[in-house]
Amino acid sequence: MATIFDVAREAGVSTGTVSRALNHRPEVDPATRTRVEEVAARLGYRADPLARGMVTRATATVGLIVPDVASPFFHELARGVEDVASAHGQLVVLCNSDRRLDKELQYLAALRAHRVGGLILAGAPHEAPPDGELKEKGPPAVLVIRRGPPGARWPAVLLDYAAAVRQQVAHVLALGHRRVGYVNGPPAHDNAAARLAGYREALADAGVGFDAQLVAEADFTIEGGYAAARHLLGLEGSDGPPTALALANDYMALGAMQAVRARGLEVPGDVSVVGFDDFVVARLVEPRLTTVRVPMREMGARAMRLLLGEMERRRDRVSGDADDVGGDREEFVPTELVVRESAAPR
Amino acid sequence: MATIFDVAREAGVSTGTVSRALNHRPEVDPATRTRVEEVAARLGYRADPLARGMVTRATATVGLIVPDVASPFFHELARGVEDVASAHGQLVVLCNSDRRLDKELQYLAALRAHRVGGLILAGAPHEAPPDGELKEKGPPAVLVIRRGPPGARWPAVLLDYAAAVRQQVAHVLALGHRRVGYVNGPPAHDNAAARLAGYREALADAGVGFDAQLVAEADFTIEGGYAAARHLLGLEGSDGPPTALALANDYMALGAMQAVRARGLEVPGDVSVVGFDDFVVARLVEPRLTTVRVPMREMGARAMRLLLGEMERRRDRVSGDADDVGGDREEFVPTELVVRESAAPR
DNA sequence: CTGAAAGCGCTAACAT
DNA sequence: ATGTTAGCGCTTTCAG
Repeated sequence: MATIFDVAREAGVSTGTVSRALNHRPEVDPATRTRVEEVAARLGYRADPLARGMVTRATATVGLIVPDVASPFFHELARGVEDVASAHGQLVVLCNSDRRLDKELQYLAALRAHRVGGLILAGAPHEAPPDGELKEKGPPAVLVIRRGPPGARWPAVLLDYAAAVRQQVAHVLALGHRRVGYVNGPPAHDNAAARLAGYREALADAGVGFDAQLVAEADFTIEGGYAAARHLLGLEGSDGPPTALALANDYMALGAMQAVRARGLEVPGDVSVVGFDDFVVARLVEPRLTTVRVPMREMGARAMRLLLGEMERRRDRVSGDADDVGGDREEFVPTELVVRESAAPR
Repeated sequence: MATIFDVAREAGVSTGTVSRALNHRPEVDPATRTRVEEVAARLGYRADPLARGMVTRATATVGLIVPDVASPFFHELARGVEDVASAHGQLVVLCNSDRRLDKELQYLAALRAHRVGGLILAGAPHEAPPDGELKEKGPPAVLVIRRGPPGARWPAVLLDYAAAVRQQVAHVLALGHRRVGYVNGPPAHDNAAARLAGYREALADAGVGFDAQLVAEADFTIEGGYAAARHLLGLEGSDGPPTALALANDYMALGAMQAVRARGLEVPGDVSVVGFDDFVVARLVEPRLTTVRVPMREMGARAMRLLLGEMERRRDRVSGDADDVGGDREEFVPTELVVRESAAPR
């Protein structure tokens, strides 16, 4: 491999000049610059990332921490991140935290030691990280579907869960359903409250009263969805069981469909079902699942672009320490209702 | 961050000694070693990966190239790789080749420049890489479901497709079916020939004659599976259509199930269907799909372990250049038949 | 068994 | 505008 030294000799200049020329520093003479570029190209010179990293304290690499790449949500995100990263010459280091704080912290340390130029953290660990764990002198970071400690505001790519659920529930309401059950995720989950709020908003928009009996909670699994739906479908009393079920993810919706059938009823003939996320299975089952699409890949791409911006800003701020202006960028990405056949007019 | 210099001063030795002690070199005095270790621990010293990489020409990082992490196959593999990598203090850099040789080559160059200590390449690009592209002075590499150029033998984790398909087809044969259709992947695909061979072997084992009419090809998609199954189901003539269908992946099996229904028939009542891969959807559809499980996560883990071995060997071979003994390790992982409800006795 | 010192390849001050 | 030079933090000869 040719080194900067070879280029310098061949071009008849010093290594300093080669460095400046190749790093697009404005002060180099145009003639020198082209000469250096030519020589570099001829020699196939590529700056050694490690050597450069040693002095700049950063490499062309970003760390991506997700709870689990093997989950349908996060591998799409990873793809989105990697796509724009590679388009910008950045390598991405993949880490699975399993939502465990200790693993996350460990990765953070390793990533920092390896001098990644940036960090994308998706999905919060179950325990909250000690305040400022990231803040201190680390590389720029952006969060995805996760917020930093209140106060310290991190750039983030977020989902407006309330709006998304509202969209989901409004769909069956528009179809004429009045008794709409909602199966939320575990109450402790980050966005359970926002989801419930969205459900209530949709109801209010349609002038339908809220009935606490119609709300259940489950753990995002098929079995959980099955049990919750079974419970809701068994509701008795003056108002009777729901004619439509909205669930906090597609797996639970699949469980709900099974529960409907187990009762001898049909989807969507007797009960409409609407999911959330638009996992691949949604269009593979029969009937195909009407759901709300969460654009994970797009979110990954957005996160990476945001990060690139932060990284650039950090570089520029080398001396002109212009005090983090224009900070706290939080981007909300829109969800999309995907109408298929699992929900029909009342 | 404490540097090796701090440790040296604090322990009253030279940096050379600290380096040797911390790298478990045999020649250091036991007393010196423990003292150095204590000081290092107290100072929270961690060797800088880049600085070390500059001199050893390798970092504690491995590159993983897959066609696409977002596909059900490869994100499981990635998880397996990452699990054992992190257990061994290695970071993994994720790359998506999209099966394009140019992208793969580009990643290879970047990874090499970043001094990854090893490489895992899964799934071949459509075009074959120029011979020896990897060979030359690169870090150790292991292949997964992919073979190197003939001659040069790479360590690899492979699947015996013939055996797996034989297992798949034998299942319906054992169920009493005699007319078994097989939908293969595209003929150009790496293992199409092996799969077909497996199909024929199963037939031969059961004393059933081979009928070329019963074999179709499709592109691994639902639609492809649908079309191929539709064709097979429409077969006329003395022997009639198949009563069972085996397909080269689960998506095509889903399509086949739809094709059966489109004909007014039932699965498995009228036609049995067996898939391949055991994607998550296999147990989510109705009836649940009987299929052959390909242990991708396990394969990823195996690949990483294999690679770790190669990396260690490479380090040891620093001076005692003992000519690559014990090379060409190819490991075949077993598949497993997962019996569910989509295939029933004739 | 240990110390001294020479780099690994590059960037960034500091001169000029 | 460009050359010189001092590191960045570590490993590894080479001496002793």
